[in-house]
Amino acid sequence: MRRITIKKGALLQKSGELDSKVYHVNSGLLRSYTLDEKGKEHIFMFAPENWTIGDSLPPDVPCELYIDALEDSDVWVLQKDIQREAPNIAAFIKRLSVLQKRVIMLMSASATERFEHFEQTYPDILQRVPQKMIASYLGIAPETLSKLKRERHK
Amino acid sequence: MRRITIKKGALLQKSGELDSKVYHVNSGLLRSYTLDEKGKEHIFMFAPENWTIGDSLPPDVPCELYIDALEDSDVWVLQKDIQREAPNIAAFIKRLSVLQKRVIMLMSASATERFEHFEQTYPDILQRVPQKMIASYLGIAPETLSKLKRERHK
DNA sequence: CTTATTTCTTAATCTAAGTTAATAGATACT
DNA sequence: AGTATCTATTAACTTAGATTAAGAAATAAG
Repeated sequence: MRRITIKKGALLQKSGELDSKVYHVNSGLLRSYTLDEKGKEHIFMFAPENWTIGDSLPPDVPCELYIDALEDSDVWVLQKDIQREAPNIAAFIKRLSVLQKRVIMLMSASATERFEHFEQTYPDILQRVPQKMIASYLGIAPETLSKLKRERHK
Repeated sequence: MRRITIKKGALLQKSGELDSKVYHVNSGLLRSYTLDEKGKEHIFMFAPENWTIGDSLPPDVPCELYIDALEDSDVWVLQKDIQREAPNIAAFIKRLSVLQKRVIMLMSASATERFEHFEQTYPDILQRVPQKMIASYLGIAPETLSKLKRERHK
């Protein structure tokens, strides 16, 4: 658990890196964000004083987010495996990582992309619930999902 | 930690209730969802076998989600305060609850509603970062945010 | 102070997705 | 089997928000 200071604009973590950390902000302001295929930024979270920010993923998985400083900041750097010692933490990390991916999807992907991601990630659920519920989960109208499926197989 | 069986269609939890539980699905399929002002359903999560589902909120706060069974199911009911015994769990619950609200916002609120919610929830951050970053966080174009602000104060 | 870079606003299109409505398939119900 | 309810499809129309582009404000930098 190191304490570091970083200047405005400095990058703490790049998407794709391993051994990502969790940062607790003592003073200043950090943010995390993703870049989509077109290079567009999507801000995932702001972390002002007393907030914690980090990829909600196990440390052995390449991270999804960039983290940088929007102001000169003073932060604690927390190693993820330390946190993991507590029981049941893995379950919380899993729930967080599912929600993190969901937010990124909702912010940066089109209806078609969200549907295709769902098909690949939860093929089982696709079979078990009515299509209008899939649409509701994806945040689109059932009519739109119907249209997407037709247009795709043409 | 009770074990219960529920029939397809049965409701386990209503939005607004206190002392919400966490459910671990042994068999069957549960889902959680919200209702917006127009009565429209927004599915937050599906929970098939071996998934855990529940409002990511402390048990003393009224819950936001409805939870019901999409298939006959066999589930463990977990009391939240038991989980809370572990250290640092409160921090995880906080991060989960922020993400849960974020997903609900992205799925069910218009750009204007998302902005107004942000203004009320993070007035501090509003002052500290450029507007285009607020737009990026909200999932809208900076031009749209500019337009919304103008149209509102008319 | 002056120039350069970044941020914000405005307006004119354009498009993805919502809404409405009507029809057809499925499932369930008696 | 026959009616009712729920689910999926299709098409016409509407709309929220994206995109593009240009100019104005503001901030930073020499």
